[in-house]
Amino acid sequence: MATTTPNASRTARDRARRELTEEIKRVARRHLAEHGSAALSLRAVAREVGMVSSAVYRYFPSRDDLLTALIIDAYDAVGERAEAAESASRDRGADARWLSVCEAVRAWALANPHEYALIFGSPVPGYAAPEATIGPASRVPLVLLRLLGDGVASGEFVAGKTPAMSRTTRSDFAQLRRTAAPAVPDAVLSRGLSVWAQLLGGINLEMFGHLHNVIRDYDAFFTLQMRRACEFLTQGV
Amino acid sequence: MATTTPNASRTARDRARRELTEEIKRVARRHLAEHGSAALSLRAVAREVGMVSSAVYRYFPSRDDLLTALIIDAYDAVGERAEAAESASRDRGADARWLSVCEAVRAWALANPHEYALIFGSPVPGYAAPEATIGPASRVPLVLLRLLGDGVASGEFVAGKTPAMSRTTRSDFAQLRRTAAPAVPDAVLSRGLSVWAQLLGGINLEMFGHLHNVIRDYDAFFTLQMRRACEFLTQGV
DNA sequence: ATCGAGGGAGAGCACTGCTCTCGATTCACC
DNA sequence: GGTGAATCGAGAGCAGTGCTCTCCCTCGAT
Repeated sequence: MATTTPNASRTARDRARRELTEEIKRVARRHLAEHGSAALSLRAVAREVGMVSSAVYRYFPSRDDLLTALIIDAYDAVGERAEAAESASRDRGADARWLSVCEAVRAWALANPHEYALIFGSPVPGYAAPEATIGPASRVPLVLLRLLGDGVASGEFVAGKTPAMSRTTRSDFAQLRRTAAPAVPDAVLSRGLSVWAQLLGGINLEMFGHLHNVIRDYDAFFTLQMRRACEFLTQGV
Repeated sequence: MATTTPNASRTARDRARRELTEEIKRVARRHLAEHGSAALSLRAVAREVGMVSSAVYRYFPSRDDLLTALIIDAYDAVGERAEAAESASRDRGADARWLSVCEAVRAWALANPHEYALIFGSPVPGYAAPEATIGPASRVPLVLLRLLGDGVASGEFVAGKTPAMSRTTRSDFAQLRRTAAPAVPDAVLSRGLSVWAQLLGGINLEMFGHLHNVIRDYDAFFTLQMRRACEFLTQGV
């Protein structure tokens, strides 16, 4: 049984498979970036890769699976940017680091609108996020939660008054604390989620055209909003 | 010229046209609600209405135009709910009224997830919002801006310190003030947009599954977040 | 009464996702 | 080495899509 694939990753077949899988993904990613997710055609990708459509099904069992692979890549891409922004600003204050992660997320979104829409816009219809996405999907939130912990530890993030909350919510926060943000009080956790929502909400408003004819200088507006949000986050003011 | 259609809305033909247009939209809306926007098939709608697909093109020049009609309806639906919530809470404080509008928006979103995704999720690919949508799309924001004005007038919303902002942003705010929110200072306008972003961001997080395994009691969490947001909005704290 | 516009039906085009079958190649084991 | 099984590409085909074009009937303004 174990001997049926003794050195699976070394055979020429396996290498070819790996490379072709990557090639398909690369072309698909380009199609996605250029025309959006709904226009992503398995046949068109196949044509460009130089195979017939049915052959692609040897690599991805369905169009949705191909899309899932791209979703994972997209999550990993933002995650990487966020992590890079975090470590690049390691010598600055916790609020500045949080801000820099937010800016990084927005920058990535602006540079990859369709990928952003794929993961933070409406999910493609009838598509339920499979298990495999939750890891990559948590990378950005984990960075922010870690920063929350840092800020609390350094005394930069003050709890302020704790808002009244239900038992369930309190226990949700407790579990979140246990999982990813030790010692972060409920009040800070709550404000952190607020700012996270505001970040994505703000990017959505901007990218999906809801600020058209309202805001002209998106960069300045975003920075203004996020500066204020970080003030609120750290001080509760 | 004017005599070519002397009583256009009275002829049987015209009535039939109006009714059929509505019937198509009704069926399409149901399909949208049940299977999502990408699964909205003009042919399937036609079948159910009892015509052949080509006949539908007499009423809607393309699938996108049918979708646009549904988008307008969706905007009008949330707009109506928001307006109703606003006038139902007319005797309460400005913050409570703002909160009640937010709750109304979320309630509508939960009841009509696909419609919500259609207007506040990622726009359907290759689809640019046509002029006709901007009126209905502004109904909710206008309600909130009006409440901002009320709150400022009654002294419930205090400006607090005005954050530093660029000239462009200042002039964007000035125009917004001129258009829809007279006498609302920049600081309050800015916080209003923050909370608007947070509202939509929060609903998105919830509806698109980003809080899965994090939050269990969505209702309680939303209320907590929005209460806090409204506090921030009114007091700047 | 007439004649043109409106509107439904049908065929057809180019495309999609996906399945199945059929050879050819490649790999693992003896 | 040779051999049998797994792998994989190609092709045909099915059911569905959006959209166009042509045909023809019916309604209504003149």
